[in-house]
Amino acid sequence: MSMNNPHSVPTLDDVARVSGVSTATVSRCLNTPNRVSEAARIKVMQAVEQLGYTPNFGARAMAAKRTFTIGAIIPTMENAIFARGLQAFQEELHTCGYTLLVSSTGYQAKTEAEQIRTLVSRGADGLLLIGYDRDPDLYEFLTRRSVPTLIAWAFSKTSPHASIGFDNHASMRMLANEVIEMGHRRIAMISGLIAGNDRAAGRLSGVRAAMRTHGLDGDAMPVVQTSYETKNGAAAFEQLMQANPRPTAVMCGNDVLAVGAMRRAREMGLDVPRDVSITGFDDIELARVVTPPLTTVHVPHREMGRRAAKELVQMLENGSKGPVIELQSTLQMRGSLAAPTADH
Amino acid sequence: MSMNNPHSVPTLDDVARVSGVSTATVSRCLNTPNRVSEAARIKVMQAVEQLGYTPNFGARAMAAKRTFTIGAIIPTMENAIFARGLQAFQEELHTCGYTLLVSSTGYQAKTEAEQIRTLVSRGADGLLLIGYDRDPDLYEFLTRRSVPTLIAWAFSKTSPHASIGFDNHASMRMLANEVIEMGHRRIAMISGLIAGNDRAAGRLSGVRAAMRTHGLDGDAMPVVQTSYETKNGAAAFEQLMQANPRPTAVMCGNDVLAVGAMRRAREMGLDVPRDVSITGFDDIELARVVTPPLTTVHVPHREMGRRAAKELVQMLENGSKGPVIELQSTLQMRGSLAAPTADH
DNA sequence: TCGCATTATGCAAGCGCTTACATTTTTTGA
DNA sequence: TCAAAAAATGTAAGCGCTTGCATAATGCGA
Repeated sequence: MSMNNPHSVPTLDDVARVSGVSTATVSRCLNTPNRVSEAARIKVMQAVEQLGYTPNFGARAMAAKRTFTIGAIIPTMENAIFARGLQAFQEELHTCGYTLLVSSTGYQAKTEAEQIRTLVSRGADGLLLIGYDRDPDLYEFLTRRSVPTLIAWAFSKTSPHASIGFDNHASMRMLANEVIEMGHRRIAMISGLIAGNDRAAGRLSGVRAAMRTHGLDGDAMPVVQTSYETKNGAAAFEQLMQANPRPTAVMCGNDVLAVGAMRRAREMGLDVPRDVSITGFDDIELARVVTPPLTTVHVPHREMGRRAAKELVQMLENGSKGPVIELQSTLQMRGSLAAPTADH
Repeated sequence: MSMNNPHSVPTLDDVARVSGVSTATVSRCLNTPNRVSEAARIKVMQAVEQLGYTPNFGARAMAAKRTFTIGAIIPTMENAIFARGLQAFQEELHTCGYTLLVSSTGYQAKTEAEQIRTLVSRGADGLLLIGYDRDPDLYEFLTRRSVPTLIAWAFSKTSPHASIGFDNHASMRMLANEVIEMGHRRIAMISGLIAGNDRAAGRLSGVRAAMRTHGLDGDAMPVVQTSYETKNGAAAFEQLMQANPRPTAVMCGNDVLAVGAMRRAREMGLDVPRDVSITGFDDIELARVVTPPLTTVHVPHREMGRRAAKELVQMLENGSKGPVIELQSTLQMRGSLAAPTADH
């Protein structure tokens, strides 16, 4: 029993005392109001109001063994790559009565492992993770703890894990095909860091595959790997343009890198797309804001987020195994890509 | 005691049993390892490892009445306005041993109220809030619950609340002074929504004040209020440019709006800054990526985040009242602002 | 060697909530 | 009108952890 000290935080006991019912009834009022008489409900709600009572989440989680919380672990919040999808995820979760807890890893596998444990120990009922690549121990841990987990932003038909996403390899290959068919032969790529990042790896291999299809030597393509920051995109672009002859098209692992490349091109006095074509991936807002607008791969982020939420909730409520869903990405042709000019 | 079922989640009891010590010792091993003999520590850690034990956060919070968690409630994660500052906040918190919980409100006061209650009921030891404007009941609630709260992104010397930020009014006024002294007389503004947003209000009043100082009628300035999205900035810009004569400078409440305005200017065949100057506020990455780069007010987001973390931690650990700190913003003059051309 | 100060450990009482089960009250149908 | 079914409420046993206090082990100086 909490004492009568008006300065201590009110508890369920206090509400029960004030409203003259048992703690069980108060609890039911809050969680399953239709199992309680209207009279009781009114008394209890009044007491709740009067006391300014807020349930203690930890206690509730411990007693109920449910938190109605979903955890999401994303590589970064710094740029907008995951923002839109996550927003949709959150909105859908909210309509299902769940709360979202987000944390980010800075693309560090070790940090991700920590965050997974943290979220689980905080009682997340389910988890959203980005991409497949991670230590099998983690998958085992999640299985042991029986925390339903859905993987997003990646798709592979051979995946043993529930997942929803698009085919990074095929998407980038599709874009590379366009680039090549437009006449580009000297193609370079600014890729995200491949290690532990299946999405980045897929995009790179997609470009190489398209080149091979067209009789070009994909393995000889100049590639700079760097983390997803505009300034890195800029630096990588400059480096790639040192080659002689210069590439006529620079394909980037995502829009952030591409925008960095465009900025540096401008600073170097190069005109896009006349002197060099540049492409991105993701189709975040940035892509339509730069001059010229960026040719990129449009990813249905919002749909992915929304469906991820639906599927995950279903997984926890039905105890089902979870689906493997492929979403379609589409090419977004804009001004930053054009046929190479004759004098190059 | 949890049963021997190897499929159930291991608890402290299990660790105690396996390592042959009491639960108290296990707990101390985990929380205050230097109060425990080396022998015990080794045995316990082995058991922890072997069992794959993770402490239950809810139980721990309930018993210890501390969570080492700080909550931050920001208006939006959609654009990058708060990203950099929050990142720094998080990093600093991490080095102090705290975890950050973020949630966003979509600029809805009601949602913010909910989120505050949610974070408190989740046991946040302290809170970071953006801006002053909110229902006094909320402040009272936080006081009653004695949750240390720091307000960021805003500064007012008369504030009764602990806060760290910059003077939105003065910053924008400074920028407006430049614009006017450059020769602009017909100035329009695309402002964020003022209601319940002291930062947006301060920026608008800053422009008006600068105009008055220069003998212009600030109240007559054409203003469109809209929420912070590029597409809204674009629409507002188009609307403002219908005026005859057209404004020679459009000042925007933040960079996101400004970038939208620039995009629409380009679409309308207007050259920036020859036909019209555009300015922003925040100096997020976007500002340097657009063409021409955006003149804006640079806000020391990272420093603000870092110091906010430090101060907040101090508040909870010393029980101190918390400071009121002003940070300096600086003008960032770039290509989007120039003197009006003669023919306008 | 002994006695006392230190250090290490254990015991057990909660922390605030949910929920199975038991009990009481109300409703229903004949 | 009354018994049985249904609805509402109460009782109390945990959920997994921390920590004040009591007890046991160890170290140290003389």
